[in-house]
Amino acid sequence: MSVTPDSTERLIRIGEVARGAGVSVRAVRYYEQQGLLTPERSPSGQRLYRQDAIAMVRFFQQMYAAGLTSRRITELLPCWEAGHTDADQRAMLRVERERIQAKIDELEAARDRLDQVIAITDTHP
Amino acid sequence: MSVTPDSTERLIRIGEVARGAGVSVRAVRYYEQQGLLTPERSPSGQRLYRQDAIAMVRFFQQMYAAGLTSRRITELLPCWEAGHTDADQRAMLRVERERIQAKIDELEAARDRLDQVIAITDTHP
DNA sequence: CTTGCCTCTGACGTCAGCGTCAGGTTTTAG
DNA sequence: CTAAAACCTGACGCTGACGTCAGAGGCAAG
Repeated sequence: MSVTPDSTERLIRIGEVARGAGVSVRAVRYYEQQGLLTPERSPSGQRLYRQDAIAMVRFFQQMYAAGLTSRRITELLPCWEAGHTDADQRAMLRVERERIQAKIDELEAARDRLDQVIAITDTHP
Repeated sequence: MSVTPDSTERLIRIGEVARGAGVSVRAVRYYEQQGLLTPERSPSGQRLYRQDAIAMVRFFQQMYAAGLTSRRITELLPCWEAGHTDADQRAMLRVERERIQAKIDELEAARDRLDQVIAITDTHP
């Protein structure tokens, strides 16, 4: 991340972004609506993305999977786009980190619970 | 779990179940609608639960938190209610267990990603 | 030129686990 | 006996990340 804008870079259209990241075209448009992506536009109005948009979308998916909302992701974007952060953003990073850790603990407890049941049902078929 | 129905047991009403498990009364009614709980009824129509309903609700919450749907939970209920299972149910248990494990791996990756950002933003304030 | 694929802008639909309000009955406390 | 608290049955609302459909324009190939 933190990619320097290169004016000679080959721009890609929305379909290539979607295929590259393994999401739908609709999803990519949605990310723009949420302020996560701000592509250029061709004279005819088509969206034009830089190559790294694919990596960004993959990253968004990872954060969504971790339970962050679009709003939270936009609030945290400056943290690795610009490398500049204020105290509020660093605090938010920690809060989200702890939320994720707590969720991991929950899931491990649930997994262990299922493992118990599996062990029992395997010995008492 | 696997509690033997005891006819001399003191039955409790929905509010006590909800408070005991830390959920809303609405949630407990919803669980019944989904087939997770089947309380008796008083002559006037009020729901009467056995004591272990509280533990059941806590368990439902744990499974919900792990990403299982109401339907899945109902399908798996016989596994520890009766202790009797067929091959399909044991297969489902494994599938859900693997889903949870995959989710844990995802979350750990996301957490590590945030940890990197935190480390960077802490050294470059 | 036209065929066929890609893209555009709205805008409504979905799903799951509840929240919430309405309007009425039941149980409990004083 | 009475008032408050708890319970009942519908039934609509909410949230978030998209799916999906409609109708129309854009673009390289033959």
